[in-house]
This record gives sequence, C-alpha cells and structure tokens, in this order.
Amino acid sequence: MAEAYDHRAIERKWQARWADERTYEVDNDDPRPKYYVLSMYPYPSGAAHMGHVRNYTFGDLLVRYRTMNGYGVLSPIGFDSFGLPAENAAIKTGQHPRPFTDARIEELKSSIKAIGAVYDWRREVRSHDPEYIRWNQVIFLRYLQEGLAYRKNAPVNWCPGCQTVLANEQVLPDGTCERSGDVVEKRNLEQWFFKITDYADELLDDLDSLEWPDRVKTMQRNWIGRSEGAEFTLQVADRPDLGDGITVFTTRPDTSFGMTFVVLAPEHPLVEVITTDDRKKDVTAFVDRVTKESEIDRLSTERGLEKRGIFTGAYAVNPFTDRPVPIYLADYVLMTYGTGAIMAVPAEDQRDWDFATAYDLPIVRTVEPPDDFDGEAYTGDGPRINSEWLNGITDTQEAKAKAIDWLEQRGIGQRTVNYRLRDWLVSRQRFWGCPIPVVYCPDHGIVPVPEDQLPVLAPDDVEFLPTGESPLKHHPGFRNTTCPVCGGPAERETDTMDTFVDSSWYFLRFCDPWTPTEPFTKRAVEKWMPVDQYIGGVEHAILHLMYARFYTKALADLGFAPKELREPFSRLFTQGMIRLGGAKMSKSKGNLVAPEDLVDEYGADALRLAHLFVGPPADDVDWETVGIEGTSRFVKRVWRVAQHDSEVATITEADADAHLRITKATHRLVQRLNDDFERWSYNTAVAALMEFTNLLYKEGRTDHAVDTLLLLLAPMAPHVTAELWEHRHPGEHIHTQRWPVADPELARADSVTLVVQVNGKVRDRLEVDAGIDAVTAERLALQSQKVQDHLNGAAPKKVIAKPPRLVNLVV
RNA sequence: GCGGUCGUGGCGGAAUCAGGUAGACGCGCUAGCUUGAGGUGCUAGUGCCCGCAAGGGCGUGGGGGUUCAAAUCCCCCCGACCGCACCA
Repeated sequence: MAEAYDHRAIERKWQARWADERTYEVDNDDPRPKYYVLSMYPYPSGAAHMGHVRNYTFGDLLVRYRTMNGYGVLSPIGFDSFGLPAENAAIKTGQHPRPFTDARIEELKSSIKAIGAVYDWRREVRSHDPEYIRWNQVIFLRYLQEGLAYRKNAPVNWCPGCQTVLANEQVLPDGTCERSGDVVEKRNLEQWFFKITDYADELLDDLDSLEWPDRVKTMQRNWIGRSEGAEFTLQVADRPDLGDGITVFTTRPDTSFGMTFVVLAPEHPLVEVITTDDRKKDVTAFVDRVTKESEIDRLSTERGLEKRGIFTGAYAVNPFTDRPVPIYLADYVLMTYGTGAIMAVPAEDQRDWDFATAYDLPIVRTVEPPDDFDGEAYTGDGPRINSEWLNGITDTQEAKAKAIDWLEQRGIGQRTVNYRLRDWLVSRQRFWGCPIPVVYCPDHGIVPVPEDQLPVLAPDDVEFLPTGESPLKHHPGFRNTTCPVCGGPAERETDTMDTFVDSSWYFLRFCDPWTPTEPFTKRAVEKWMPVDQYIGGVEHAILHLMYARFYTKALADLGFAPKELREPFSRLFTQGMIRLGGAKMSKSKGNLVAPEDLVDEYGADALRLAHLFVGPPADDVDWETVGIEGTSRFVKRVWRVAQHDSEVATITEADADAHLRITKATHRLVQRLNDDFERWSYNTAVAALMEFTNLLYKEGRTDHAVDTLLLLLAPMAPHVTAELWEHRHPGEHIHTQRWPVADPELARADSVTLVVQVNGKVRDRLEVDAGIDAVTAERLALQSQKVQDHLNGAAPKKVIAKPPRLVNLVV
C-alpha cells in the first residue's frame, strides 16, 4: 500500500541529510573536473521573495545536475550585507545595523534552505565580516598606490533624500535617485574615484569573448560608449590673449569645412572670458537659468529650441576655412562629455541643423547627399563638396584620416577617443559600509592606514540620529587619530565605500575564504575561476557586471589574481522579473507573494517546478497567471507511480512488447532532457517529464522507467525524488547517482507519422516504418483513399518526398 | 529619436535555433466515474465556423514576397515591452 506524500516531513529529512552528509561541500583539491555555479549574492532583506526563489531554483538545479554528471561543483553563497536599508532601519530604531542585518541574513538563509537550495556553507562570506572589510581595504590601498584610486573635487550627483553622493549609474534617466526617487542635485565635493576608464577599451573588447545575452553585452557597449574622432583648437577672433582658444571634440573631422558656428556648454570656463560686454547681461541670465534647471528640464526634447541657446557676441576662427563663426551657448552641450565644446556642422548633424534653423545660421553641405535624399542633415556616405582639398573623396574613413593628418601637421589637433564611461565614484557619506582606510594629515596629506592596522572598523558606540549625516563624522574617537607618518594629530576619512565594491570580488573570495594572509589565494582562483555559470537579474546588466569585470582585470594586473584571468563570468544567465498582475513585485508596492506559504501548503518541490514550468527562464513571469496546482498534482502523480500504487499497472518482463515500448520511450526521454537542460529549456523539460508520467499511467510502468524518471527529475525536485529513490533502493542516495545515459539505438523510433499533403495541405497521416525510402513513401501516399479523393484522378505534376516525415503531391 | 526583444486558443506557453503534422505540457472549462457531501483522485472532451456525423472551410498582429511547403526566412506597416537618450 502506498504511503501518503508528506512533503513537510520529507523536506525536513533531506535538507538535514544534505547538510549532515556535506553532500554539496567541495574541497579545493577535489579531483573531479571543476564547475563553478554562482547566483548573485543577495542583499539580505529578510525572508526570500519570489525573485530569490526563481534565481536559486535555477542555480540549484544546475549544481545538482552537474554533480550527477561527475563534476566537482563549487556552489557558494554569501550576503551583500552592507547598505542603506539597514542604516535607515538603525536611524528609525536607534539600534546598530549589525544585529538587524544578521537577523535578516538568518531569515533569508532559512528560506533559501527551505526551498532545498544547497551550498557549501563553509564558504559563506558577508560584506560586513571584519575579514572581508580588511581585504576590501587592502585592495583599496593597492589601487591608491597604483593610481587606480584617486581623490578629486568634482561635481557629483547629490541625493538630498539619501544625503549622499551617487554614482552616475545610480541616477535614473529622469534625473532622480534610483533608491529614494528624489531629484538629484549637482554639488562640488572631494570624492574618491576608481579609474575604471583605464580599462574602457579592454572592457569593451573582451565582451566578444563572453557567452552572455546579447542584450546585456549591447547595454555594456552602449554604456562604455566609445567614439573615435579628433580634438582640435579654434582661435577666438581678436583674442590672441586666449592662446589656443577653444578645444572641440568631433567624430566627423571630415565635415569641418561645414562648421558654421561653435557651441559651448553653459558651464564652460571660457564663457565669462569671451562673452562681449553688450551680451553679458543676456548670457549671464541664460547661464543662471540653465544651471538652476533640473536635468529633467534641461534634457527635455519637448521644448522648442528658441530658448535653449544664446549668442556670446564672440567669434571663433574655423581653421579649415579661416573664416569667423559665431560662438553660442546651448544647454544641450554637456560639460561632462568630450571637451564641453562642439563645432556645429548643421548639414551633417540633425541637432546642429535644428539649432541653425532656429537661430537662422548658415548651413553648408560638405557631403553630397544622394539625388533622392529629402531629409535635413545628411549623415551617410557621399562625395565631399565645398571642402577644398577633401573634395571628391567618397569614403568617409579616408576623408576623416586626411582631415586628422592635416590637423596634426598644423599642430592644432589630434586623433582622440572619447568614452561615455566615467570613472567610478566610490565614496559614500554613510555609516553602514566599508570604511575608506586613509587619514588626512595637515603635513602629509592623504596617508594610507598601514596594513598592520587594518581593518579600519566603524565603532559600535555610535548614535543613529536622523541628521542626514554619517555618525562617523560626529564620533571623535573614530575621527581623531594620529598620522601614521609623523605621529601628529590627523583625521580619518569618514566616507565609506559604495556597496558595489563589495560585490565586485566576492566571487574570488569564495574560492578560498579561509586564507588569513591575502584576499584569496592565486592557486584557488586558478582552480575555480572563471565562474562557469553566473545567474542573476537583468537589472544588474550594467552596474554590478561592469564593476566586477573591472575589478577582475585590475586584481589580475596587480598580481592578486592570476594575470591570465581577464573575465570573471564566462556564461551569464539573466532571468526574467517577477510581476504580479502586470506590476513589478516589490516590497514598496506591497504586492509580494510569500513563497513560505506556498512551500508550506504545496511543498518546495512543487514550487520549484512551478517556477521552471511557467515559461522560458529568461522571460518575465506574472505570478498571477502561474499557479502551482499543475506541478503540485504532477509531484503527487510521480509519488504514486513510484510507490507502486495500484492505480498504475506494472509491466512485467513477460510482456516483451509493452516492456520494449516503455524502454524505448524512456531512452527518448533521456535524450530530450539532455537537450532541454543544455539549452536552459526547463519549461519543456518539465513538460516532457509530465508527458512521460502520463504515459506510465496509461500503459503501465517498469522499474527502469520509474528510476529514470526520478533521476531526471532529481535536480528539479530534489526532495521527493530522494525519498522515493530511497524507498526503491534502500541505503542509496539519488543525488550521488550518475545521470542516465541514452542508448541511441533504443531511443530511435521504429514508426513515424508520414504526413501526406496535396498542394501543401495535409490530407492524410500514415504510420510508416522509420526507415522508409522515398519511393515507398510516395507509393503509400498515392494509395491513400483520402489523397485520391483530393487528386480527382489527376496524376501529380511534382512529388516532394522527404521520408519518413512528409510527402507533398503537387497537382 | 537610436538600439534591442517580442506579437500563436479563455490563460501560461510548445513548435521558431535547422521552413515540413500549429496549439505539446499545464491552468481553466465541460461531462462521466470515485467519494457520505465538498475537496482529492481517475477517464474523456476542449483553436474558431458549418455539420447529428463523416467531413469541409478558416486560423499564428496586418499587408506583401521567396518556396512544392512559412508561426518559422525577407520587405513594409501596426502594437507591446526593455535599454539608451541632445554623447558632438
């Protein structure tokens, strides 16, 4: 008699077994071929939500699948435990963020374990571990020493809500803070930066070597935004006192003869100097207005151009034509890109065209558009015109090169490359983060804290007040210190590092989190890196993934990691987002579906299968339309078929035909699952297992069929399959079994459905031998009565036979 | 505006990579059996239209093209979503 399926007891039992038997712990000298699976380490916000469940289900499936395939699988996890929510909670409750964070971690850990996800917990890393802080600081100081970290006064994005500086990446396109939604202001502050721009080219080029979604690679390419061109100087007319004058950047030096005006950013340092007296009043008013406007207004395309620019009264000399051109200011020219000044060529640039039209400035074409061209600015190829020594050249590349050569010969310009990517601003005016380990001495300036004094840890006896400033700033014991060089009084840096720093190398620490003398050992990194499969949300497509790539390259170049390690993540999988009724699920929207309730009612296996079954893993999921009922029923059906429940017949060896039929179906199933697993098609893999289970209900089961079903299902539904396997094979553990192998001979179908078409329309279906030849197929097709009815006695003009699947008779 | 992804039953989706039975699998729904009832479970049916049926016609956002054959490839249009957005 079949036992009842008690998912709660089974899950408790097996989760304890995996931990006790250390099934998924792997040592650094493991002899099996390595495979490193990593799900992005989570920010600990408490119990897992659906997004976590989805993420860890995919990762866990892969860990178990690869293990069954004979790999030594590294499956670590940790917690991205620094960050703003914990600090805000501290301000609210007056309690230190550490116990708060540790409690959230425990909640998250237990719900990750509750869905049956397995990790090598010995390797757990938390960003706020003092050891992790130490190595974060060691790396920072090494960057400082190598010039990869620097401090400078810069206009920064200041969020008044968070009372901190934000990286460019954290400011949304509408100019608001991605976290608080406040409108971000510009402020000038001394800030720490990492020189990620040193790696701009490598970050761009190495994308080609990665098996990442094209979407993510494209986003990174656009973010880096490499553009090649030239920089050159323009004299300001009648102002020899200004030396070289104005430097402009252009990607189209070949069109320079068509430059009919010059535009500066309103913040450009030369604005005050060149503006003529009669224009001063208007120009000052314009600059005031623009600088007061938010980014949103400034970048809006809704507004007309009329109010967006102003004439300075000054002229620059176009070095190509030696003619003076007026200098304007316009809010659409940005001080932060290129040189903050452009040469305007309205005939070959639409923005310049629009501006020229609005301000009645001349337009001179330097590239002949095709005869049928009826647009405004023309950016395509064509012969140069109105360009003296460039006239007639059709190839744009050739014309560009010639123009740049000319600039270089005259010593007024050169080839340059510009990037949209800026250096990474890492200082944060927050408490709950990794302290930046430097001291400011009145005599010695910026002094690194000596390594033997690391880690610099934030003090515990701090008061969390809603002052909007880091408590470190008001803690004299922390702030006041002595200079490591001269011993005189000095002040500690009170800023902490962006939490993206923590997540930029945790995957390296996982390789060897025990070493006390370095962030990680080269040997361990050599063994495990790169990560073979990284799994996470697409929302990290730019920030985290770019920073982690930069860190990996920098750490390799500085000798921390093997220098051959250029990329951290060979393959990336980005799962879709979870929505509920069309809206993105989030705490703030209050539309979360709690996974615990579903685990409790239906079981972890049914929930995991539901996530796998809903649709392609990369697609967004609307939980409202999913439902767990189908996969829950499926799990129970598997339970009954494997428990020798009397509702399913058992096929004995004596019934050779039926036995062979099931055996063949079983081998086909193995083939199908291998294929589906390799291409991440888990929804169809679950469907195939359901289909197979239905077949066993209909035709009867064999031991081989049931065992294979359990093995194939094991990575997806680890608890129920482990329990059933143990029932059927006392003393064995399914997760240490080998993955089934399909016998191609047995997997081959003996008969197939031959489709007979007349004029491309299906008229009959015939069961035929799988090895049928074209002549026989054609003969059988013509013998079909249904086909004859449609042929009306006529002989086909043409026969396309694609045995064994199809015959098409064309009349 | 630029770049990308995608439009298939009442719903999630399969078949799209490699042109060859469209709608696998599941949800939902209908009916029967099981059950003291409800639920569970089992069995059958379920794209749309005509038809008692056999059968026939239509059908993958719209239009066109290539092909013996198009959900799949090509072009145009419509719509949805995502990313970037005066980047010179």
